[in-house]
Amino acid sequence: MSAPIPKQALWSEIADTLAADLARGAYRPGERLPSEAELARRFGVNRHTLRRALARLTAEGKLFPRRGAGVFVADHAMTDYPLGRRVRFSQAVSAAGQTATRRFSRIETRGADAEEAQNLALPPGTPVHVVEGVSLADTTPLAAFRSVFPAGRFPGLPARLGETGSITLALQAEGLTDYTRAQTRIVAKVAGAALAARLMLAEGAPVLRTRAVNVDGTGQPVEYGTTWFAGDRVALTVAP
Amino acid sequence: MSAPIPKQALWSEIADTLAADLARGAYRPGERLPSEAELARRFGVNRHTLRRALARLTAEGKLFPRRGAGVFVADHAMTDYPLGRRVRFSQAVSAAGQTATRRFSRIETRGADAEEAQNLALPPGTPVHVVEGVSLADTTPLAAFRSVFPAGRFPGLPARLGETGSITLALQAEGLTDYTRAQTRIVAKVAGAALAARLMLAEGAPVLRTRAVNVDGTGQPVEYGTTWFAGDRVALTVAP
DNA sequence: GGACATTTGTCCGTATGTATC
DNA sequence: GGATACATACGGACAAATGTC
Repeated sequence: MSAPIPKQALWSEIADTLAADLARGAYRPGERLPSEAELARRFGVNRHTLRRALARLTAEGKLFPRRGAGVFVADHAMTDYPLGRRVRFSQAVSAAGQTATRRFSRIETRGADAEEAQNLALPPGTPVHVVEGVSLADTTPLAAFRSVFPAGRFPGLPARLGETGSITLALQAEGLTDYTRAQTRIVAKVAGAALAARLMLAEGAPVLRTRAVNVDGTGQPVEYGTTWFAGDRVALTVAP
Repeated sequence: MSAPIPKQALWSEIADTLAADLARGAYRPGERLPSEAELARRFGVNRHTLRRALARLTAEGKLFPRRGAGVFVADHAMTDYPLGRRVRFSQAVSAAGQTATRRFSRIETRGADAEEAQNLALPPGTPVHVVEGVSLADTTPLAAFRSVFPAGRFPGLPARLGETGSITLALQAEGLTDYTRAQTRIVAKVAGAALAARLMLAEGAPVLRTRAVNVDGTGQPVEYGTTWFAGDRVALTVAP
């Protein structure tokens, strides 16, 4: 009979309203929103209902809450990250007018597991260097990474990484002058607690995970790397 | 004094426990989980607390709830989707041993907006065909798409799409024998309500959005396309 | 088709914990 | 320490969709 109105959930409408406010520029990036309690009053809903709306905007990367401090408007410039044969992190970031830094959080040498061994074309258990860390543009984490290298080929790599702070330079010091990316596989994930903390993201925020093998001039694998990009800060570009 | 344990949230631990159960195969794909009420009893928590745990597993694509029916274990094979110069949807799907179909939900002709005009190298307001739909592997939606074509160059395109059901064939019928992808830009997003419905995903599930321009042999743009891939069903691959 | 129990989704209220200022 | 603000957890109630009898 009457209108077949697909009534939207209250929290969903509130989320849309707030999203429109943000798009309109009602709150500037970095600015603090009114407290949850006040927003709830303003919309005439329970605080939980409002929190559900905020949760969605947080997952979309538009807001980030800080316990005890307030809810803030996110401010993230999108960095283009070209996925070519030669991918160099610092080039991509400095092209965007920012300062690229890399922070290593773990460097260890151990036996390769099945997956690592397969991708590096090594027998399982062969010693490999595992390097973990995050890549920053200025002070914002853009990506978390884990790279695995055959230890036999680059015995001094861990020391070189500490000296140079650069994977490319460390590999050069170990005698590898050039390497190229063989194939990249990209999937979308949501950040769990651990990854969210490393990337300074909200739990549930979208993440681009790439997996790639780099090979030397003869096609021999020299690195098996996984990178998790913050979905709302990085756009991967593929040129033909 | 005692242990400075960074106590995890209850719901988070429950989510981890359930995720481990799923990984262990305690519930088979497609199977129904016990009801929220029963799981809450079993874990000794309030239903809301348990729901929060389920929400996370849902966002990760491991579960999908159906109102009135229950919560089910997701079962999605990952389809590899190569992003090369020539991207043909059906090839990628049939390579995975599945049947590719395309369903068009809207075909209309209107004036190009600013963004469309720029990407197609046309003056704003120039008539364009807009085609929306979803791509399925068997009966599972893999991607939602919107493609924009210059109407002047392909006057009969809407009719051809209805006849052939294929964009490639429709363009051929309009005299375009070959086209290639100029550049692709990939970002990660979370699905909103509308997109979630089209892709049969949970709201908040991760999505890969690609934007690309296809050009003919002379470099003239012939299509501006946006595609939203279900993040947990598709892996984009980039070959050098 | 209709009545009914089941199950998930939404909304409200309250209390307490924890981090920040 | 105290006030503020977000995070977690519990409880209850009803709506909406589903499946069954």
